[in-house]
Amino acid sequence: MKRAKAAPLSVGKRPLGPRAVITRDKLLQATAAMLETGGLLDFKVVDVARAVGTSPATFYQYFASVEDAILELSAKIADDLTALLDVINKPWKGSKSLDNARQFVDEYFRHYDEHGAILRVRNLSAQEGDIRFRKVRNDAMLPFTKALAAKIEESQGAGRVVREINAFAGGGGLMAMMERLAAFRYEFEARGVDRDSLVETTARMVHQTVTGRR
Amino acid sequence: MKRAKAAPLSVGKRPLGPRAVITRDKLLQATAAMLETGGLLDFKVVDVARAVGTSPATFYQYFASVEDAILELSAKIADDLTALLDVINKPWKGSKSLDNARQFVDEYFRHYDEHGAILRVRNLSAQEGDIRFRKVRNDAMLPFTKALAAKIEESQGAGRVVREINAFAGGGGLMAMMERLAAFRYEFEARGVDRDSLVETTARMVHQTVTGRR
DNA sequence: CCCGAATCTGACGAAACGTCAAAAACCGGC
DNA sequence: GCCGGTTTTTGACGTTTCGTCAGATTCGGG
Repeated sequence: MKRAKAAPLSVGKRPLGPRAVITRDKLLQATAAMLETGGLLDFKVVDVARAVGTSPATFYQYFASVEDAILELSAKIADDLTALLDVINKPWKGSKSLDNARQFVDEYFRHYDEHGAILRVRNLSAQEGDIRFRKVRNDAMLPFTKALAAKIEESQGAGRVVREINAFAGGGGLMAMMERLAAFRYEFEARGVDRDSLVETTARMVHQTVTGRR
Repeated sequence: MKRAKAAPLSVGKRPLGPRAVITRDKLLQATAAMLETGGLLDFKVVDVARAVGTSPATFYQYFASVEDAILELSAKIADDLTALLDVINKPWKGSKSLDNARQFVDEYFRHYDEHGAILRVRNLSAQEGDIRFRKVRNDAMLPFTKALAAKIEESQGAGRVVREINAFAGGGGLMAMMERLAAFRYEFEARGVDRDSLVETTARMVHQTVTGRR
């Protein structure tokens, strides 16, 4: 996919007027919808344009490439995860800590249910090494990874978790597990593991790793 | 990406001759190489053909679509994981069990290092719901998920792991974690967590979940 | 060296890309 | 209601890739 040399001339220089903002937003929404419906390889700018009732040229007026549009979508949905930080940052003490873990996992699953289509493209692009997507992904994940790592260190300090575990890697591992299970949730359901059961199991694994307790 | 209605006429009916097999294989190899080099969205059949010194028509002679070629690559690399089953199926007793976990993780990381480009496309397509890719992925992952689940059940029987954990989901979660950490290994390295450290941490988490021991 | 089968590809119509200049829609002032 | 300028949209285009097919090329056996 060719990338444009520069941002479109008529836009980017001057800020967008109200009509333009609306059109641009519609295009973004349609792009998201398109990703949910069909595969990435079937993605066609023409379809997005048609869905909005406009022409392909309009799409390129606002986005230098399809990637750019998806990148922006990826950046936007990060806001939808703020609730997660609150859950982590509660004190994980006593019998409440398992509930925290449950809430944590449940909330992430919800996030993925809502934005899975975008997240999987974001992750693919990040894995492919695209630095912009890597950054967006890191910006989204790092706070949680770090927060979990901090909890793990705490537990290590209290002697409940072994020192051989690298706290940061541990936090990352938990995020990784959650993300992946959310992504393949339907595979588990096809084998009789329903959402609640998956959340419970995941929560227990998170809890165990973070607190060192059963 | 359009899919062909039927398999190519000249091939598929009669088995391929020796020359054809070689050409086909070269095309597969080139496809794999292409995926390692550039992003999925930049993938062009023309490039593959050029790399092999042949024409696009030849590619379509053997593959109904790009997906088909990647699907076949995905199916092939599953063989590269057989060593993993051996590791799981050793008895995870005593001080050796942690070593097993280490070997297990290390081997999977190697696998991902070798075939990451294909695996990430496979996983994307599976997540997008493509049934053929889902099947290939399941065929590759299920044996390990089940083997891990069996170990977890064993530990549950011995009272070392809580009953609230769904063994199958637990096994799946561990596979998920490993896969994801392998995929984003370089992100950890960028933050000072080297491969050994990541393996060690992951292994400990696997070990903990499977055996219920530290 | 000739023949039939296997393999390859040039050439093509269709579709999508990404660009640009010009058309259309809009808006405030008269 | 009309005008002039600005914002927004798009028709039209050259380019690239797709996927197909009929015919050309290569090959091996007789």
